Amino acid sequence: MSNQYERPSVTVDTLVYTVMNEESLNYRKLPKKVFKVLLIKRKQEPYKDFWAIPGGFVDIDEDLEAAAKRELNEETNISDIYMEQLYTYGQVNRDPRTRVISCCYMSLVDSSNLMVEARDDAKEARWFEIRYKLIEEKKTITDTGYIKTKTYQLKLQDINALIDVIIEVDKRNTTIKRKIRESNNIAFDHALAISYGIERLRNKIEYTDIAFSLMPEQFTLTDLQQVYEVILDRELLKANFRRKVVDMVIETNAYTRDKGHRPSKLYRYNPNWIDNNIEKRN
Amino acid sequence: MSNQYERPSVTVDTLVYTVMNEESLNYRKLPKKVFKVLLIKRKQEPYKDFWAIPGGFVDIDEDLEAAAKRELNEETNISDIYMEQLYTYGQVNRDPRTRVISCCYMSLVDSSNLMVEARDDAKEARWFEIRYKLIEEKKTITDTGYIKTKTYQLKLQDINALIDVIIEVDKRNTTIKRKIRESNNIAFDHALAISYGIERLRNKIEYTDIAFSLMPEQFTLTDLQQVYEVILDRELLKANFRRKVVDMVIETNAYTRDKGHRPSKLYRYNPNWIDNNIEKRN
DNA sequence: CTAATAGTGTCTGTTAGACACTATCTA
DNA sequence: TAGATAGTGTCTAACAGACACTATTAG
Repeated sequence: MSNQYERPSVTVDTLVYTVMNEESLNYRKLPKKVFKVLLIKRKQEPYKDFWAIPGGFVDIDEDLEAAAKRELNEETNISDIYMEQLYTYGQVNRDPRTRVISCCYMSLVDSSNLMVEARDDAKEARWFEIRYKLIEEKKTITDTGYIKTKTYQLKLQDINALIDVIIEVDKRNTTIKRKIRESNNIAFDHALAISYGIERLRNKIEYTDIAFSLMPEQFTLTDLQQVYEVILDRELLKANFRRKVVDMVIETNAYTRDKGHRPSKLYRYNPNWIDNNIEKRN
Repeated sequence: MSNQYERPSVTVDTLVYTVMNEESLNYRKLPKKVFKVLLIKRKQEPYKDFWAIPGGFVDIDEDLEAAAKRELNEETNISDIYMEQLYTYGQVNRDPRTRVISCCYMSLVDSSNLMVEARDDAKEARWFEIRYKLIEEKKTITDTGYIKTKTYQLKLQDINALIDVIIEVDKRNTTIKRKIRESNNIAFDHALAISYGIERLRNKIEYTDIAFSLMPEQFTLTDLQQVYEVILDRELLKANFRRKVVDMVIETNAYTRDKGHRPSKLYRYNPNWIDNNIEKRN
């Protein structure tokens, strides 16, 4: 056993995403939805005053997910949310002072249900609007295969970052690497994690019920569609969208009470949709 | 900073899967394919003489994936393979002696290209045939949602294990936990990782080119189909399968030279299939 | 001829996408 | 009435699944 050897430190960091309503100008118009991520301003070196994903060191007698939840609660006052493990970042020099391996979690919260508040190691805790777009695609042929580079632009309100997602195909083997080309004001390699989390979310929203973690107890189908649209960053056709989600929701008797247009039926999540699907398949 | 605090140890472990040909009895019949995982017999406590996923401690100045590759090479003599990060296991008591966090990788190798050999911390390195099946499904309704338990049986040749995959749905939140019910002769929580790796592989084989990491340079479409079948544990229809993979392969002029039946055309991987697909979509 | 594997053509039902239409509310 | 949102019907092209058929080899 290498108990005597020098050990790396282990941290957990948690990406928290949400979708919020923007203030509406016209009382007849529905509010626009915006996709956001929660960051904290670091109180301490390294990266003092940079924005970072909330997180911290794992206690020696604490499970990883428990540590992620504790740190998130300590720094931002959020608790009791959906959480899944995203990726473990362990590059030797990702922390300038010492070797730190970071196990990164991703979580989704219902924006109507939030009480964010900076605490502990955080000077400030704040939601940043996300824009994430493919802006460049390059392909280089090599002797054995090719290298493809996709560059994504990650914009966090006033902060800007460029992420290169490099795909190397070497005969039968595919290697995917992610690198940061530029990420002003974002601490460590956290821009990488933010972009990877968005891609995981965009991917999972297509074939799972993960989006419902972003919804309140009751919602309209238009709300739900707008959440899909803002995450996928493209418009969907109403009739097709409704056909797609009809099995995942249950009608209620309630309606919205907006003024100036037809009221909309409220729905809630149908936790049995998978079973219904399986029954249909047989 | 908590440099003074007690730190966990960090290990990397690598799941290596392959598909091998079984010895054929009849010279006219094609060999059967079997799905296998590589395990080592532990030389040291804890879990001395149990079977384990190859792996070991991360050096302080070594990247995680580099450590995984080094440990795999040291213990089994395998090098230069496809590898992706699977999951990080960090339960407090997963190692009976001290706190160990294990970052687990998964890799796929071409069976015709193997030189496995036990070295270092390994008494023995051996391929185990895998059987992985859903054997029980239970659903319990709770006040706020339900809890669903799927039990999978993981059989590794002479070794037997039961894995419970527990899905808890609580209103809007879905929690998935994996627990080992029984895993004789398998070290640590490694049975969990083996089962999770199989699920990841079954999932990715449907919509990526990951299967080609298991193939030699040249192969027949029947070979390829049998690899899919043995991983997915179900039979596929030939005509449909061929339609599905046609864009992922390139014809060669070569043919098999078996006796007693029609020769089969040999193909190789087409590294451009994604681009072709995208072009088709526009 | 038989036994074995290789390879193709086509029908069917489901789904994704596009689009056009109808309905309901307030001022 | 206009302007806003809610909600539905239907056409088409693509695709997955099932199945039946033809082709080539050795003995």
